[in-house]
This record gives sequence, C-alpha cells and structure tokens, in this order.
Amino acid sequence: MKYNCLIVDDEKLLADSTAEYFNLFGVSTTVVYGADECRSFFKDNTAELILLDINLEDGSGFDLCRKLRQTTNIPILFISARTSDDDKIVALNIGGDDYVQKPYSLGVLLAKVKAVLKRFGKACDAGYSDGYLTVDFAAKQAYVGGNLIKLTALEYKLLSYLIENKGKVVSKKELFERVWEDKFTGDGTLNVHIRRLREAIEKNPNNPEYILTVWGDGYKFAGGNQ
Amino acid sequence: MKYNCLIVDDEKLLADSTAEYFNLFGVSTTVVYGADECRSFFKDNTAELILLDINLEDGSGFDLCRKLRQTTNIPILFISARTSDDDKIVALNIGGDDYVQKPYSLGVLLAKVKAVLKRFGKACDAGYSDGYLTVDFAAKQAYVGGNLIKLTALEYKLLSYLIENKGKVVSKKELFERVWEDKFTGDGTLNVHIRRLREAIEKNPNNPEYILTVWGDGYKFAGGNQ
DNA sequence: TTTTTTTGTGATAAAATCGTAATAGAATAT
DNA sequence: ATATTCTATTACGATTTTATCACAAAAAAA
Repeated sequence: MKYNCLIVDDEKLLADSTAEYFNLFGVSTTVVYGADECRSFFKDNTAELILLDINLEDGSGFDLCRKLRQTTNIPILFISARTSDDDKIVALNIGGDDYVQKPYSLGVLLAKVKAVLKRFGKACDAGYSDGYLTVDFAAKQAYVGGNLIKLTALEYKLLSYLIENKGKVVSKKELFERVWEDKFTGDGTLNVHIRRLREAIEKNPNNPEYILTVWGDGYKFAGGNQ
Repeated sequence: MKYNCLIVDDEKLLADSTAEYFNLFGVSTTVVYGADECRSFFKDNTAELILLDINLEDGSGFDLCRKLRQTTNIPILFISARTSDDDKIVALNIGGDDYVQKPYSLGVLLAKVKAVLKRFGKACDAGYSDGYLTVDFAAKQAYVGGNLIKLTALEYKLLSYLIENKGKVVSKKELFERVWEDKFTGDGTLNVHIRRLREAIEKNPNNPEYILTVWGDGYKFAGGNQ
C-alpha cells in the first residue's frame, strides 16, 4: 500500500487529528506513534513525505532521520515543540527539509505539505513505463513487452538508479557510490553489468535505446527520446 | 552573472546584513530592494533561490511571485513580518516554497536556504539557452537549432566552463587548469579542441559568434552579445 | 555440503577520443 | 613592409575508454 504522507508522532491526539484533517483535504495520510513503528512501516510501505516529531518516546527523531536518509530521499518535515535555533539548524543539516513549530496551524501545515508534495511529485514517482519497458519501483520489478523479466538485485538497483536520473548523465563514480555503496571494484565490473542489463531490457543490446553510454563520463537512461 | 541566492526586500539594513552573513558562509548572495529591481535583475542574471519579502514599497511580493512562476521554477522563500495564517497559506499556494517569519534567525535561515539549495541545486543550474544554442547542464547535452549535437566529454567540459564564465575572458592557463585538470599539453591541443567545439556549435566556425578568441590571452563565451 | 545463482576479474577486441606535428593564416610589433 | 608571435586548420597515429567473452570467486539457496 502506498501513502502520500506519514506522520510519526507519539502525541496521538494531535497526530490523529492532523491525519484526519489531511485526509479530508485530499492528502492521504497515515500515522505511526514511534520510531520502531516507523521502521516497520517502511518494510512494507512507502510514503512520499514524512512529518517527524523530534521527541519520540522510543528514540530521537534526529536519529531516525539519519537512518532514513541512508536509504531514502523523500522529504522529511520535522515537527516539534522545541524552540531552540540549534535544534532547527540540526534538523535542516541532517537532511530535514523543514522545521515546523508546535503548536502548528493545520491549514498552514497542510499548505506546506501540499507545496512540498507538488515540488517532489515528479521525483517520487512510481517508476517508468512506455509501451515496451515498464519498471515498477514499488514492486521492484521490470517488464519487457508485457513479460516480467528476471533481474538480480544489483541489476535492478542499477536500472532504477539510472531511471531516477532519467535524461541525466550519471557518472561511473556516482554509480559506484550509489549502486555499489562506495565499493569501487573497477570499471570492468560496471561494463559487465551494463551489458547484462542491456541484454535484459534492450531490443538490440548492440544498439541500445535505453541505456546510453556517455563517453568519458558514464551512462544515461534515455526513455524513448535520445 | 550567476548568484546562488537573491534577496528581494526593501528593508535595506536587514537585507544587506543577511546577504553579508550568507556570503560569509558560502552562499553567494545579492540584494535588490524592490519588485522592479528584481525584474530587471532577471533580465541579465539568474539565481537559484529567492528570498522574497511580501510587503515591497513598489508592489506585492505575492504578485511578483505569480509573475516569476510563469517563467521559472526556482525555489521562492517568502519572508515577512505578517503573522496571519492566511498569508502563509496564500504564499504556499501561489508557488512559494516556504514562509519565514520576521524577525528571523540568520543561522536558521541560512540552514534552511542551504537545505533548499542542496535539494534543488542540481535541477536549477539549468545551463544556457538562446533561440539557437541550448546547453543543458543536468543532462550534459547541447542542442543547436533544436537538435541534439554530439560532444565528447572534453568538449562538453570546455563548453560548460566557458559558459559558466560567460562574458569573461578565460585564459588558456585557466582552461588547462580547470578543463584539463592541470595537465598542460600545449596550446596546439587547445586550438584543436576550440575548433572542434566551434564546428559543433557555431553557425559559421570561421566567424564565431559564441566562442571568441581573445588574442594573447584565451577565449570568451559571448552569448549573443559582444 | 552441494548446487545454483550472482557478482567480479582478466584478457582481448573494438571504438572513440585526444594530442601531435606540420602548415597556413592572422594579428601585432618593429 | 617585414618579421615575429600567436592562432587556425588538417590529417593521422597513439592513447584512452568501452564492449565482449569466458571463467573464477563469492554468495545464496537447496
């Protein structure tokens, strides 16, 4: 299941009423009441935006944010009763997108959330699809000509990273950082995996349409166009 | 010229000190003191982020935002002494990315600006475009007369460096430092690559409009003018 | 453990790029 | 006007980068 917005806050009353308000005004929202719950939520679900309280009974929102940032890039808006500037600065420095002071106005918060969702709507999309190739980010599956194809974990990761940067050149360096998680094993490795991916998804791997090589730099996913 | 951040505010003292603070901490910032000034700024310059006051002596920040949003997608952060929730909601609804209450903490504002620049940094260094030549920094691609042209990694690097310094003379020494990463291979090399670039982007390579030779010094990218 | 799958390595081939050298042409200085 | 210095142009070979293949190592599954 997919939610637009996830609220992580142990002040149940406030969190629930916020979610209710959001749902009423078209932002589908779910609530979890702690850090642990949040982690397990993300095992089976995704969200496009997180409202994260700093003071959670079972852990710090900051720590949770740092952990989330290792795997996801979705907007995180901190909410807290803390008023200190230092907290706000820390929140923004560790990858938070905004800091909202409690008590907040539901109307303002909703407007803010909508603005952020609007901004990131494109970046957080569900995958890629043209008539021929389909990649479903939620299911982590790819289809070619309507048929499910088999990709290894690494191949899928490589493909999805390229698709996330559709139209942009992704350098080999960046690929090793993001797909191989900084384990640089040599350009040969990359060559081979690119070839395997091409064999899996290209109509003609010798004349690729999707995964183009950018000489002296890296590779680029070109959906349909160039 | 390119600035990271543009402050639009008629409270000169506050705006100037904010800019000073930002510049000190690595966010290159310039200030204009009204809506008209802002509009003329964007005729010759670009920014990656705007801090926009709502109450300007020569117009409303809201109107300015609506106008800007017709042509640009760069982040706009409103700053204002107004406390009403309605103002905040309007600000966010018309395409503002955030609303910062005056008086603000410089540290928090800087952190916020840096966070936004980090998010949008990549997307907003669009590149260069006139009717004829277009250079897309994100895709690392160039178009001439609407058609994608093929550039080698080095050629692209050379072109983008010249464009980053549009209007300024870039010495051969500097080019070897920045494009060739300090590997000086002789002026002949540079000649050849300049020629190849000209053949790729100039209407008439023998009478270049874009990449001009500056005798005894280096080269200069002249976008249309000069 | 054994089998299977996935990932990485090294050798070789192929392709594209880059630098060099030689020559011609401009601009500047004497 | 001439010499000098700097830039433009051209073609070609050396170098660098990528592709491909077969196989080995590692990891995961049975």
